[in-house]
Amino acid sequence: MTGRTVSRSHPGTRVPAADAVTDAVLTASRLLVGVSARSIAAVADSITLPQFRLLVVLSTRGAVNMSVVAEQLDVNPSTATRMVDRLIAAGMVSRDTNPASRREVVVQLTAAGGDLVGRVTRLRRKEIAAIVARMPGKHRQELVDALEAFTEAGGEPSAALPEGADWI
Amino acid sequence: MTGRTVSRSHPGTRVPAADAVTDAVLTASRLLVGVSARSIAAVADSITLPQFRLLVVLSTRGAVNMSVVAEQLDVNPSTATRMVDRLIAAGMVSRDTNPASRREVVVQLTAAGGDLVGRVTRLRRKEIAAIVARMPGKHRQELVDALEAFTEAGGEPSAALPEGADWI
DNA sequence: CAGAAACTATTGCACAATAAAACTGTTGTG
DNA sequence: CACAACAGTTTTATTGTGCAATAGTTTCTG
Repeated sequence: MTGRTVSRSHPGTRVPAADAVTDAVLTASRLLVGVSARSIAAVADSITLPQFRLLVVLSTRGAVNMSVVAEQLDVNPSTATRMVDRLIAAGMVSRDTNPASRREVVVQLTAAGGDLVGRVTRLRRKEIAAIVARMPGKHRQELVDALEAFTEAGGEPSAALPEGADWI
Repeated sequence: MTGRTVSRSHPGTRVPAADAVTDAVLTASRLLVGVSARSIAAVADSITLPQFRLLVVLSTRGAVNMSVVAEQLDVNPSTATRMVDRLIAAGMVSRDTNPASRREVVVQLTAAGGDLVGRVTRLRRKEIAAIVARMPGKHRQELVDALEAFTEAGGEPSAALPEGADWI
């Protein structure tokens, strides 16, 4: 499905460079998703992936209310409520009534929760750095430049998380 | 967490080039996961993501038995059984006893299932190609070279799918 | 200011995804 | 043939998910 040397998508339709780039991009993204998934699995075996995503949101945004949690995860508020229930039971987050507005709650990471996110993040960066370290040196700056051009073209500011991609 | 200009991971710890590359890689991978998730959502709104992963396995491997399905998806055999149940109800796959071994079954895509995978794949490639088309031309070959070096260093042959990454 | 409207979160209900364990039937092997 | 190994399903329990209804709280409006 993704042969590296392919340069035509359909017989008779010439798509010269773009197809090769697409192949390279898809292959690299598979590798990256694999790295991330393994980092999470290695560190957070008692937590599910959706739960980890919630922890990442709190790690990025700090103390927030349920609406923000649900919106950031792109799930129904009821789902967010119950995920928080379970993460409280696991000791990873806390939930308190917001003293400034009693209809809102404040959800935030506990020390254990922050620790977990930190461990996963460090491991993932370490694994990516290890791959980069195995690359021929001359390709490294090239990779930075090319990826920045790619990201730029994709129109995603590096701080914003495209929906569903925040755990990566 | 991932500012593009950051070049130190911890205060006092100098990690010159590798950290910049890691940032670039992580940012790009978020964009890519977003693209894939949107392509699936756009085409396959009646199918869930795990179900789509199952269809991709069948699309890649052809007719297989339940053990292979469960192994490729990295799920329990019982989970695979019920996912196939639902995909049969949706008309996307078929399941028959293997005539050569009556304790095995043969699961494969129906025409509708193959169609769905094809539509998602084409859309995703189109979206990536659109991003690439917005890149300055000189970066395109650079991107191919750099990503191939990166993938090579990651040790993933482009045909092999790291566990959990086959839907991407 | 009182009642209506809007907002925030939770609960009830239904179903999909998931794993572990028990179970059923099939195949292979001594 | 008896028994082990294998393939798949069913049972049981938990998590993730959305929709609809509900309960408080805050804000708006006449």
